[in-house]
Amino acid sequence: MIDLRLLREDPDQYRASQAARGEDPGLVDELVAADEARRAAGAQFDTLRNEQKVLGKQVARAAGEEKAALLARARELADAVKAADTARGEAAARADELVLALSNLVHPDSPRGGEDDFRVLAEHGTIRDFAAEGVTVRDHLELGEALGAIDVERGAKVSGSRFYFLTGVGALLELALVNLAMAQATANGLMPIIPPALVKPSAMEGTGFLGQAAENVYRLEADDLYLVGTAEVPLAAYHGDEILPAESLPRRYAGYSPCFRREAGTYGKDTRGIFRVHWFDKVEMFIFAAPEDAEAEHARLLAYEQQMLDALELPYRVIDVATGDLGSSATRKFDCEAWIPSQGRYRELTSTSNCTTFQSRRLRIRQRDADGSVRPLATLNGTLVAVPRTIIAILENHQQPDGSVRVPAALVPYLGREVLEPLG
RNA sequence: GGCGGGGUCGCCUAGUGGCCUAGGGCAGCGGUCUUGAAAACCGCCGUGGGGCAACCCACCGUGGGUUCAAAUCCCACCCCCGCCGCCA
Repeated sequence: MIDLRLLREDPDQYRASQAARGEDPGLVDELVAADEARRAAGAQFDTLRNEQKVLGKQVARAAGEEKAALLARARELADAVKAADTARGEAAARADELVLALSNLVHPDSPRGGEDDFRVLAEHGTIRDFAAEGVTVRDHLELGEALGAIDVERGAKVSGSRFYFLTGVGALLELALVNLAMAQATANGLMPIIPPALVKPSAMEGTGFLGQAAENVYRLEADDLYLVGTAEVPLAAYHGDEILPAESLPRRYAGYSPCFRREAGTYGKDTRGIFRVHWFDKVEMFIFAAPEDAEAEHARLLAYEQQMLDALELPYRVIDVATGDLGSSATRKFDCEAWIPSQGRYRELTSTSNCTTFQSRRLRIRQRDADGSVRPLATLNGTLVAVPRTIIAILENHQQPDGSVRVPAALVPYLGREVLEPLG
């Protein structure tokens, strides 16, 4: 939810922001009008209600004919109050609807434009020259099947397309990655959390996933619960309706959870293997911080993501995502894209967003400053490890001529082996 | 799932239709006193909205309803605690 005060002061920057996202700037004007209408309806109600209270006390004290007369007036007033209350409710609902529909302000440094207008910030690691090595590049599915690590056929048989089984070293690989990630997170001072993967509608709404992303969310009709698409949802909602002492900030968490995504509208896209799936496990970092610290915390999350990719010895680049591709909550987003040899291009592995106060307003999470005052705080999230895509990157980048896969040194203690060998 | 108890401004608690403008205690903050501390005493002490301000309005788990008037009465739901049943 955007800052209404800021919008009243300067609607132009919201119009510009909407335009930069490729969204409707006209929403801003509708909201300004609805906000004014709400204020007027509220004032009208307040006046009548006050009158009613005063009259009520007179009724309580009066008797006989005087009381009868006052009661007659009170009855009329009650109708007026009821009508004003209804009007106020309708005006508020309209304004609330619009304020929730507006996306966060975009960061001034975010590149303007759509999905392809990102800015490359850095490239790390070395892309192997497989041809020079005399290695025929196998893709992750071919490698994974040979290793007995990935089974998408049975995934489809049991659950449908875009489902998979991790088997043998594949299963161990997930556990090793998660353990490495959690160890790194803990060493960096983040609190490990295993959150619920089913949440109430309020948690989903609060994190902005029931807006433009609603199509990708699984809903359990019978219980009115949602399957989360990321641990960001329960982690953000963790402090919902709370007021956190400023001195307890920043609070940094790392949550390990399954993630469920309907992937509506992606038919025919990334259909091979486990790149785009309906369910996967992920370790997500989440930070509650003072708004003035948000950018520094964002840089911190990006650094943690890079630390992980460096540890896995993956070649990757960091991009500054363009305004049209930010989602509704983020003011700025950095993606780390790993090189995928079989595709000959970089693909998103991790992503970190600065949501400023957008989520905390919706979830009513605030900080109490030293002077006792209360204000919204900033929330930030970042992927530490998304299991299937990380497995893809490891298998493909560390494959060897005989179809075996070298295990990056940082992962060896968690996996208990240095090489993954194809089954006979 | 069944039965019972409960949800009040950080915590505890009073309040069963109208001086409730939600009272009291604890904790916290400021002050008086003190060499210092404690005690005592005095003051402040929820969130949101509106207003330059005095002040006004909303919120007593949530949503409806009854009434001139609801923390209080009625209905539904949610959550917590206990016991029973069922399942892990």
